[in-house]
Amino acid sequence: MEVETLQDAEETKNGGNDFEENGSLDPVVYQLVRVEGDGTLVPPTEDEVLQIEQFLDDKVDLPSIDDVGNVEDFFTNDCMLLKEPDFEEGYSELETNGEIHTQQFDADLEVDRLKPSDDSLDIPSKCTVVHDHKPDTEQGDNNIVHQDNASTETPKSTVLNDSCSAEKEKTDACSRSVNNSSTGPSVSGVTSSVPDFSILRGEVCLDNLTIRELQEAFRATFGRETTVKDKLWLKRRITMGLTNSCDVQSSGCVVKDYKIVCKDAKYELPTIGGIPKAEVEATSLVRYQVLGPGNERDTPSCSYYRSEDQQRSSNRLKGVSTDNDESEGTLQDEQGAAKRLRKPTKRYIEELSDTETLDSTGKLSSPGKRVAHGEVLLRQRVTPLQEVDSLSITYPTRKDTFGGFSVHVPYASRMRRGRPRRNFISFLDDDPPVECPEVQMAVETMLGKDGEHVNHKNAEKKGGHIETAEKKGGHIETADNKEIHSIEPEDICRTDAKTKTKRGLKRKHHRAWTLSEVLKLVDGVAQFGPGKWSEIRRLSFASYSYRTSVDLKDKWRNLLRASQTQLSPENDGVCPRKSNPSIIPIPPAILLRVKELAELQPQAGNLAAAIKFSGQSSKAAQGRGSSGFP
DNA sequence: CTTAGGG
DNA sequence: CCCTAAG
Repeated sequence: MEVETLQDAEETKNGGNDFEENGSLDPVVYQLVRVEGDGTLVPPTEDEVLQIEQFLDDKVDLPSIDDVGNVEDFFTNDCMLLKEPDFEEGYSELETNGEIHTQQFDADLEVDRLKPSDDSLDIPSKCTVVHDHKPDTEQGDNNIVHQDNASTETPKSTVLNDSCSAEKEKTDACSRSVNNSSTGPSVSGVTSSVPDFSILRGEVCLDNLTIRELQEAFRATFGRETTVKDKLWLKRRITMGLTNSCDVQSSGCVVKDYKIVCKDAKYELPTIGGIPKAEVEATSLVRYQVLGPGNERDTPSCSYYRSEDQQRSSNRLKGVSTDNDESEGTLQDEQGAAKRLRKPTKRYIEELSDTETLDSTGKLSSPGKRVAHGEVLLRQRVTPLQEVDSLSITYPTRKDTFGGFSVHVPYASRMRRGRPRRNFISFLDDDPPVECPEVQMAVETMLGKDGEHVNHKNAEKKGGHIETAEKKGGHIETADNKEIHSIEPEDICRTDAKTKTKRGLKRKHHRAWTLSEVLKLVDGVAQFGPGKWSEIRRLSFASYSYRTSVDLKDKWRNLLRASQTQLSPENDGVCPRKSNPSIIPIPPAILLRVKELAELQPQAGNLAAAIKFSGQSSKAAQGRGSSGFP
C-alpha cells in the first residue's frame, strides 16, 4: 500500500540501463500508484496525487541520484508521518513473506496481519543476529542501525537496495552476501554487474520463471537487482516496468521482447472496492507513501538501508518488525495518532464513561443515585424482597426521603454488618448496635419470618378489645399485613431517626399511621386509658418499635381532633383528607370509638382540649364543649 | 423516661 | 414529626 512514483526514466538513468540508451523509453511518465501489500497496484487517491504533484513541481529536476535520495527522504519522512499502523504491519509482513514465503504471500499476508508481531520479529531474522548481540542499544529503531553495522560483518540482510547512495556500499555488500548465501547466480551490487537482459528477450512467461529468474528479469528491467523473493511482487514490478503501467496483472504475463503481453484477460486490477477491508482502511488514513523516483527500492527491503533517520522512519514503518519495545510503543502511538482523528476520544470517552456511569448506576453504584433508583424500584416492587434489595443496594446516602422509605435504612444497616464505616456510622448515628437489632428484626420480618408479626398478634390477643377490633374490619387485617411489610423497614428508619434526633440532624422517617396501628392505639387507649402511652406502646406496639410513646400520644391527639372534626359536624362533610385518595380516611367506627374514649376518660383533658379546639374550629369547640363540658 | 403541649 | 418542659 504504498504510493510510488514510477519513473521509468529515472530508473533507467539510475541503473544506467539500456533502455535509456536505446531511447526506447517513452517520455518520462510519472504514475502514482499505491502498492498494496500483495504487490498489486492501486490507483492513488486524489490527495496522494496532489501531494505528489506538488512534490514534483518543487523538484522538477529530480534526476540526479542525490536528489533522488532527497526525494526518498522526503517521501520516506512523509510516509512516516502519514503512515498508518496497519499499513506498517502489512508492510513488514510483506517483507517477511516476501522473503520467506513467496507464492503464499497473498494468503499469508492477510493472516499475518492479524497476528501480533511475532512474525514480524522474524523479518529481520537475518539481521537479527546482530541485533541480538547488541541488545537494546537504541531500542527498536536500532535494529536497522545494527543491521547496517552488522551487514558489513554479517552478511545476512535480506534486503538490498539501491538508491540510497550513502548506504549503497553497505547495501551492496549486504546484498551480495545475501545472494551469495542464496543459491542462484549471485547478483552483485548495482554497480558491479551488468544486468542480463537476455532474460527479457524472446517470449518468456513470467509465471514460469523462478524467483531467481524473476530477479534477473527485474534487474534487466530496472537496471538493478533485487533480493525480493516474492514472485508475485517481482512479476508485478517487472511487468510494471516493462509496460510503464500500473495496470498489470499478477500472472499470466508474458514478456515478449521487452514487452509485456498479458494473456490473462481475466485479471482485474485491484481497485479500492476490491481491496481488503483492512487495506482500505489503512489507505484512507495514509496520505501516501512514496518511494523515490525510480522505485528502485524494492518495497520490502528499502527500509533496511537508510540513514538513521530514515531507518527510524522505516522502523516505524515496519513497526512490528523491529523491536517490540519501541516499535510497539511507536506503533501504538501512531495508531493512536492515526485514529485519533477519528477516535477522538474525548467525546468518545465521555460518552463511554457516561454510558458506563449509567450502567453502573443502574447496576451497582453510586449511592446517591442509587438511592433514588432504589426508591423507584421499591415503589415498583413490593414486599420484603424489595426491601432486601434496597438493603444491599442502598448505602451511603443517608437521605431522608419521605418517598424513599425504608430503603435507606436497611441498606445502611446492611452495610454496617458487612463492613462498618466510620464516616458512615458517624453520619448515621451514634450507636449502630442499637440499630442493628432492630434492623435485623426488620429484615427477618421482611424476609418472611414475621417474628414480629407473630408478636404483634400475640400482643393484640392479649387485649380482648383488640381482637374484636380486628374482627370488626375485615380490611383491617389486610392493612395490618401491609403494615408489617412496610413497617419493618421504616422501623429501621425510625431507629436512625432516633439517633439523629439527638443531633437534630435527621428526622425520623415519616411513617404514616396505618389503620391497624390506629386500631391498636385505640384499643390500647381503651384498655389502658389515655396517657398511658408508654404502656400502650409496650403492649400494643411491641412489634412497632418505630412508634414511640410520644408518637402514640401525638397520634391520639390527632385522632381526637379528627373524631371531633369529622364526627360532630357531619353536615359540613368537610373532610380535608377526603379529597386525597391516597390517604385512607379513618373509618368512622374508629373515630367513634376515639370519641367515646375521649369522652369517657378524663374530663380534665377535655376541658383543655375544648378550649384549644375552640380556636381552631368552632364546631369542634362546640362538639367539644357539648361533650366535654358538664 | 414519660407526659403533655406547642410548633 | 420534632422539640421542649415538667414530673
